[in-house]
Amino acid sequence: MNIGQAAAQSGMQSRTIRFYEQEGLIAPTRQENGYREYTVRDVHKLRFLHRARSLGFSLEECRQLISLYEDNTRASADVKAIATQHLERIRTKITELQSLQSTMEHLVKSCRGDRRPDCPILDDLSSNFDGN
Amino acid sequence: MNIGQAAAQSGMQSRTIRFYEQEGLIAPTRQENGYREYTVRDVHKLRFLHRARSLGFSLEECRQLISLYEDNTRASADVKAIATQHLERIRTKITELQSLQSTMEHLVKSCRGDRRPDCPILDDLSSNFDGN
DNA sequence: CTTGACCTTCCAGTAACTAGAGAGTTTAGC
DNA sequence: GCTAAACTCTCTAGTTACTGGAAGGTCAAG
Repeated sequence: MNIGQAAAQSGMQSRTIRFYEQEGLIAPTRQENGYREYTVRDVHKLRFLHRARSLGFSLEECRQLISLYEDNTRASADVKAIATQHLERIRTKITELQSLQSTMEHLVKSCRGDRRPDCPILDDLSSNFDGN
Repeated sequence: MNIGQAAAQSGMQSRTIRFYEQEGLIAPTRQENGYREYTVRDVHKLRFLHRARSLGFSLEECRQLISLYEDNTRASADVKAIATQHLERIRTKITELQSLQSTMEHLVKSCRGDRRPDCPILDDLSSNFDGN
């Protein structure tokens, strides 16, 4: 099938698929007219990529996951390691954002938000504590 | 003072400061030898930027905040609006990441992580549910 | 035979830096 | 006075994961 159909069946845009090819994640054959030819197996890989990306795996991780996916002698421990690492990053990010959230909530609450110029938010931003 | 000292006093790298200048966020004067000349006021602005960035404001938002910072007739409501919007984005991001976290936790837990090839994580990634 | 949909490649832009090349300037020590 | 280190300058390119546009080739329908 052509790229448009592969896109429709995988839920990606044609452009994204071409980009993934450029990044070495898929390698469709070519038809006589130069058009890319996708098999059902290619579409499976594209869906795999789509799902992995939606779970926040980086393209580099996707590369590793795809190669494990295609390796029948893989150890599930290798897959689990990548997923665990990713989960750890998610947890770290959440913690950071929560800390940010409470700081921002405090700042937003403390600002009256009227027509006067005095503003605790700007005061915080321009404060020169040494701990910076 | 030179850029190196401004960097030390603001907690940024010289390169970052040059980048911010290129982006129009600061405009130091030049010495006779072509070196950038930073005033104490410039350093304050750099610290302002540093703090705002550490709170996750985008450079575009920093631009707006700086301009409000320097506008003595500003309304604190304008600052609060930017901060509130930012807070809303943080909240959304946290929710997304938490959903991701629970999915990933489920997947990681379900995988034995041994030397055998069967792996629920890869099964999930390669599953073809229509909802994709 | 033309129109429109589809496909191709290549180049540029996004956000916020970071790294490196290659060159000029200043300062400290001998 | 000289040299070496440290500092500064500009310019270019790389990072991540795409997205958009330009310019052009191909294909099916009417």
